[in-house]
Amino acid sequence: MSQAADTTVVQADNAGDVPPYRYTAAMANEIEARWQDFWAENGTFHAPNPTGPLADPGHPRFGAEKLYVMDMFPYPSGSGLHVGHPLGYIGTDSYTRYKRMTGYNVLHPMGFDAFGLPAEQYAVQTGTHPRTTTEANVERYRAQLRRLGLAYDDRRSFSTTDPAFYRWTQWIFLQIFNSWYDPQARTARPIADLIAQFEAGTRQAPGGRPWAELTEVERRTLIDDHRLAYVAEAPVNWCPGLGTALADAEVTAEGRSERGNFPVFRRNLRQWMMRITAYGDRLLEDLDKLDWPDKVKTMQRNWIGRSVGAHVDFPFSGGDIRVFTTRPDTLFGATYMVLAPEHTAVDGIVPDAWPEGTRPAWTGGHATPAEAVADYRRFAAAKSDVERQADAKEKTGVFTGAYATNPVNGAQIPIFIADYVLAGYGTGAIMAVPAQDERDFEFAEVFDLPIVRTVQPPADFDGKAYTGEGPAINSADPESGLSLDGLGVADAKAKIIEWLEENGHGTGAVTYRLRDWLFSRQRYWGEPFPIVYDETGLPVALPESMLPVELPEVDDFSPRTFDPDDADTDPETPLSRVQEWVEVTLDLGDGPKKYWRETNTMPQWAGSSWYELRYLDPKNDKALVDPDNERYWMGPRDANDVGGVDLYVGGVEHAVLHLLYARFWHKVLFDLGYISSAEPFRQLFNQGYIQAYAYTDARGVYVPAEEVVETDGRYFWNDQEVRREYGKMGKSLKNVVTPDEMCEVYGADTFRVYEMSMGPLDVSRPWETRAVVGAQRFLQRAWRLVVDEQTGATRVVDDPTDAETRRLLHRVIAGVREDMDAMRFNTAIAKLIELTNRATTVSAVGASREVVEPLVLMMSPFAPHVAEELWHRLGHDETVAYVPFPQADPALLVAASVTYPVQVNGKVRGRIEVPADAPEEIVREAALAEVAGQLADKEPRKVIVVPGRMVSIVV
RNA sequence: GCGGGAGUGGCGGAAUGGCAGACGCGCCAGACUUAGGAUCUGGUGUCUUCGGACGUAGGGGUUCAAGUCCCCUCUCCCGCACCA
Repeated sequence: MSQAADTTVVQADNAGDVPPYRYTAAMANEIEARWQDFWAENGTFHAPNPTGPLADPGHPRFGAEKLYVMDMFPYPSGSGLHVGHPLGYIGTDSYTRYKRMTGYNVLHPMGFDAFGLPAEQYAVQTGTHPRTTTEANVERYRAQLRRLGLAYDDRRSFSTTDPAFYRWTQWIFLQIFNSWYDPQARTARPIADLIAQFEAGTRQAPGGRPWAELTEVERRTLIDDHRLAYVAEAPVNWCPGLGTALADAEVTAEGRSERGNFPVFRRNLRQWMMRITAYGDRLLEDLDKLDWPDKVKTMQRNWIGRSVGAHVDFPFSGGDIRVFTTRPDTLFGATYMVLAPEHTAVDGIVPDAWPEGTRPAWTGGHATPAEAVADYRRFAAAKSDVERQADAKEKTGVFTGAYATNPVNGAQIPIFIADYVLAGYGTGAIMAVPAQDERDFEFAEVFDLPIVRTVQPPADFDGKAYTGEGPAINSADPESGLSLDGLGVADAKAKIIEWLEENGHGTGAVTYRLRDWLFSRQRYWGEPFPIVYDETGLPVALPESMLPVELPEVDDFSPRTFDPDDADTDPETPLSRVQEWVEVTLDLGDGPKKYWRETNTMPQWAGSSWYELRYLDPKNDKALVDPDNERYWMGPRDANDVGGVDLYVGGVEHAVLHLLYARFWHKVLFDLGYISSAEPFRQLFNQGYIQAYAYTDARGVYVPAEEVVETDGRYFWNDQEVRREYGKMGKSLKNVVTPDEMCEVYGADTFRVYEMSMGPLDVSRPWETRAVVGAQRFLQRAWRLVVDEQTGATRVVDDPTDAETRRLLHRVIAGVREDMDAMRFNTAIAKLIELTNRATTVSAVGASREVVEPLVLMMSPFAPHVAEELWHRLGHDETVAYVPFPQADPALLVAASVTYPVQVNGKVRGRIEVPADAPEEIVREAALAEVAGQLADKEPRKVIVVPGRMVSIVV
């Protein structure tokens, strides 16, 4: 047998003798367009605000309990949506439609993350302005989403590229720029407070010079160094061949650009940074208060990477080398030191010649330390990240020729450089304690370095490095009297830190893996910074009145490119070439002066870092959001609540960056008093992905998936066998199925029901076009309950339904409510199908209104168009959107009689039917009588009656 | 390597410790049909001597009762990956 394989789109309707009023795709399309118009014309899904232009005291939900549900907004790509994209949108749409019917004032908006690279690249290639491309793509997305019947409040939609939107992105940047973080108060504060502290002398400038003696430039530099947004030299992936810095993700493992395959150089460039590290602790702590998947919380915790330990200074002939360690308690076991090859101190410590008695194995075979170091640095720099990982087990390094002093016991310990120490973490230098650290142990084995245990391992410990708990040993210095011996790890840490601090050798310290956020890009299609530079070269914030700083028109959207191998080049941004825009004369308080605009633009993350706030008050041109509106939609519910969006749905791929940046900005705005919620997203839900099969021929070339035919478990395309693989849906894989095709062939409601019924929302699953027909059959049966397929007449009857169907109805109502509240849409739909099938079988002439009306209402979150149509045909004039969701009659949830399975020794041996209210004794007797034959002469040892469930007899 | 999650029919998936496989696809049979890739009805875990036996990755345990709880093993997926 042959059948069309999974992604084949077949024509579901047949031209033949289809009854004229059947619920076909054509019928669905007509109904859907009509109700979409109705909703748009009537503003059905407008959500009223407490105040401002979107307030509406006449709205049925004005002042009702609120629910704010948000989807991660899409980047409107040129290829449009495929069937996987709207999965989450349909989920939140179904959920919010349900919640609206249960009385909530629901806010469910949608916007577009419209700045981004693809439009710019397209612009570079074709000369089409990115705005043109972006707007066309947004329009296409809007049309696709509208066709799915998604109930957004269209007044609240925006693109991050709208000047009216990015005006506020720039405004937030100014707030951040004009703030500093006060670690004592654990809050962001206006930069004016800091200036006041310096002026008053309550805060000292570094070096102790009085504020009054500092020059204007010195003052500004000092202040700028405290700002939450600041300019700094930062290492970036500089790609001269492309003329731009690249994100890590855009660089291949071989250290070349993904696009163009040009060399990429790690280089320090002046960049805008965001001081997100100041918020490390709070970003970490507040995770505990969020209703987020543990997986995402764990990823953020790892990303922040907080470690507690100490900074310790190791003196050498030319000064100190500072290390960070989480195990200061093992200081007596530090038998050597390692610096990262790139560590800036290396050059200063290398002596002219190898010290007396240097082991040959330590020199790498070089005549002088300088040669050995230079050679090892070349070796380390040449390694790609992938090679580094692969080589992680084999430790390499070289002796620098220098020794440092272990401050606790005065021991002279050799200093190595090795690539297992990373320049970017901690201080880029470590004290090596081979007895208590696996990596150090491996290195010590290779270079034959001493290993001194300072924690007593258990008697049965046969390993190498011991990283567990135990009493300190070998940790005393008779000269200074310092001894940790006998102390547990925690106590030893506390004692040694105290000693280090008292003796000036170090201090307790906390470090983070989290780095400050590189915030500038050498691109055109992004938000311009609201920053100019004056003659000093220092940045000056533009006043709020000059916002938005709009993107100027340019002739060429691409940055200047260079010789791909010339690392010593500097980026030239597209905006820097618009001289008449860059050079401006402004009056910023000192009279008209010449200034130069910042020509970098913001990264794509900027708009998405705060958009949840703008939906609340999108028309407000006085503030980014009115406090009353923010408090109503996002404010904390009680003293322990951090507030935020009630439900945020999106893919787990944004687990770290987007969600961390958004939390950071939100906290700054919270600290500065603009909003009442301390977190942007109270609850996070990661939807699964819709995946698809793709097929390759013998050459490994993808063939159109929809033309592949399955025969007996093998796959063929044009009679040649092809290989099946499973993964993403994508143009290049030739396996894309679009929602538009689904709407055309089945209708939007069928598509929605199918996507919601195919499994729990958080589980990824394969797309199977073949299976969509199941959802269509369900809707057709439901339709047939109301509409006569031959005449189009409404055939529902007013007689009450039978008792059994009624009980089913109420069980379904109760079950669907439970499922909807828990977002178990697949099981809710299963129950609706069951009810529909039951109603179909018991209603030869016409289904009872008693059953059909609640069914239609319960269907409406999933299949809103056909539900509206049926509701209308049932004689109602209003939209179903605000009709109360059916409620179960508790009296009907208990059956009149109960069938108990009777188990004997765990096996079902019979069934009894007893009245639901039968006392346990009656159930027991009936059960024993039922299985009397099985029991024969054996005496039951135990009889367990689980009320309403079953009887279990043990013999 | 470390951390987390998951393994249930041919497929997607259901099952507060209480009758495993709801619901859907597919498949089989029937009805209506010139026709069926439409629709409707019924059936569909495996084996079976037709009594029943077996069955939730594999093995062990707790329990009257285990897909569910505990221990071990295997496989797959995800995250992190020399973070001091």
